[in-house]
Amino acid sequence: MATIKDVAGAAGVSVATVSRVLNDNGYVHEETRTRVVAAMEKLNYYPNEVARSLYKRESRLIGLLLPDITNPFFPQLARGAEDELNREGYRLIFGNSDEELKKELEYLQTFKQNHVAGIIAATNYPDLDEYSGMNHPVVFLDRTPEGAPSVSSDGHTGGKLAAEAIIHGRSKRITLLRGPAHLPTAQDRFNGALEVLQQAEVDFQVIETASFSFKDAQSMAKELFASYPETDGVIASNDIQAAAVLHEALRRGKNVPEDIQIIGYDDIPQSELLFPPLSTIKQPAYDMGKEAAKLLLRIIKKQPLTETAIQMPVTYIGRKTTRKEDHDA
Amino acid sequence: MATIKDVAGAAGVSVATVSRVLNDNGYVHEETRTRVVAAMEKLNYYPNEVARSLYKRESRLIGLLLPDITNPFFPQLARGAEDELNREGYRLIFGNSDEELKKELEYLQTFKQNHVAGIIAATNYPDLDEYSGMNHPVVFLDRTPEGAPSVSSDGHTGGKLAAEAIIHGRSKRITLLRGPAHLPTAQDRFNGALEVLQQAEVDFQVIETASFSFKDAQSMAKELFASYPETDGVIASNDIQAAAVLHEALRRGKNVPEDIQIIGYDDIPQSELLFPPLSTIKQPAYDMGKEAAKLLLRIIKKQPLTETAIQMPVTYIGRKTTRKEDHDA
DNA sequence: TTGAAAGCGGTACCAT
DNA sequence: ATGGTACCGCTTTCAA
Repeated sequence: MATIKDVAGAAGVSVATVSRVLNDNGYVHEETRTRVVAAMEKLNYYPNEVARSLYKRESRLIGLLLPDITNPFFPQLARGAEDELNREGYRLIFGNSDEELKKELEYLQTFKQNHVAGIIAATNYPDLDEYSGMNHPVVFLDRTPEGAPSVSSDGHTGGKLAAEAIIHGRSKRITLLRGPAHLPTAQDRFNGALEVLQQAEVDFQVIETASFSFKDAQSMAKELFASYPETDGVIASNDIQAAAVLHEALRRGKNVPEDIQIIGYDDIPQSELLFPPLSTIKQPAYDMGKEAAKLLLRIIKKQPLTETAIQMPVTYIGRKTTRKEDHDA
Repeated sequence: MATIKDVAGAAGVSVATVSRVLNDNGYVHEETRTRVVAAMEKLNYYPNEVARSLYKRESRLIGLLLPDITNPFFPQLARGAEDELNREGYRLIFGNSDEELKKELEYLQTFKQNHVAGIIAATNYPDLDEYSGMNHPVVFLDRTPEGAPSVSSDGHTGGKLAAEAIIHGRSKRITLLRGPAHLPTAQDRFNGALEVLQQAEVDFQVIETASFSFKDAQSMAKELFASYPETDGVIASNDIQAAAVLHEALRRGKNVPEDIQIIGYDDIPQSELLFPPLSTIKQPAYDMGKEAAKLLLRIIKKQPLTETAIQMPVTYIGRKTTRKEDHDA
């Protein structure tokens, strides 16, 4: 692998000059530049990022911390961030925390040790000392710690939209699924929905759910119909849960949405492929990743920030598991 | 951030000694070690990986190149690789190629520039000069270039299993979906299925499919039933396609699996959540990622290799979109 | 406009 | 058992 020295030798100049043409700064005679460029091409030279990072104390790497890429919501986020970051020549060091503090700390350590230019973190522990004492800029995803840069979506409104859709579709005995208690993001949507339900003239009950995993969702769905067989509307905490409920409803011979309406949350790609296609609240995952990247980039470049806590809008996607409002009598 | 010099100063020793305790090699007096360790803790010291990588000409980073993490098959692969790699202290630089040569080359460049310890690549271009001339070890995923280390699954057998399942379920007019022509992996399963179909006493036709995208799968499904309304068995090229077909069949009021059997390929996590749950051929994605990581690790550590082209087994997962064989008359 | 040289933070060889 | 130091490849003063 050719080094800057090799190029300097081949071009008959010093490494300082090569560095200048490389970074396009300082004075360098046009003719010299040409010679150097020719030498670089001849030797197929490209700069060693590691050496660069060492001197600059900053790499072109961005740390991306996610709970679990296997959860269909996150790949989109990751892509949004990646695509935006790539435009500026940054790359991702990527890690899954599984919501475990230990893994999260290990990755933060790795990020520091590799001198990342910045960090995007979807974490349950935004208040860690490791974040506040971090020398690298951090943008939080799905969490909005006081004063810290963050990108999230409007969960409260999302929850309201979900509940309204179910109510407009005239369900009268509604089950509201409360997501994991330790996820503020799940509680926001829960509270939004709760608010609407309380003001409406409907019966409803709440089921606590421990996790978003497929397995748990499946047993939750069975339990739901066992405990509340008369339920005619379900507001799920995410699309996975909704899919499990839909699945169980169909298995019990119910017609959807005639006998029971179901609404999810997130709008993961496969929601459209369910049968019937799932009505849901869309979080703009890709755009959230993109916005987080943009915000981080601005911080890295020390550009002025207009807003530091970005909240993305959420939309109701009416597909086939909710009834149309205008069918109303 | 504390450096090795700071630690040396605080412990009253030279940097050489600190380096020795850091790497646990060379002689160092027990008492000295204690002092150094104390100093490290007091200063909250951790070594700068960038400096290390520069000297060693090798980082603790592994490049992972995937077509698109948004495709549900890949997150599992990534997790398998990550989990295994983490056990040995390696981290991932991660990139999506979108099957575009340009992006792939850019990432390979990045990997080299960051002195990755190795690369795991799911690529359509395994024969690139960039790979053969690569100084870093590479393990290919889903491709088996002659002589190169690789991990794949047995697509031919997978295709056969799929066709056999459909035939055992007594479908007589079968539609076989041929996946994208440029994906050898799709062609393997296609050929396996074709072989079985040709030897069975059934009618069948083949539909060419351009891509694995949701959108394309949906229009393909409509076209399928328009062209071959009498189809009573569909062998899809992956689970996304199968979901689209299932969806369309249900929309047309067909009973699954009574009127029509459908089998997918891959066994992505959400296949189980479809209704009816999708029968499919499982590729052990997580384990494939894990095996790729193990193989790469062995190469990195220059351990002897027993096999260099690992092929993982594939299994038939009978759920509810295929009929049981023993219902046979 | 160009070059010499001092680092960036580690590792490892060579002395002692 | 420990220390001095050259070096990894690049950037950036400082002089010329």
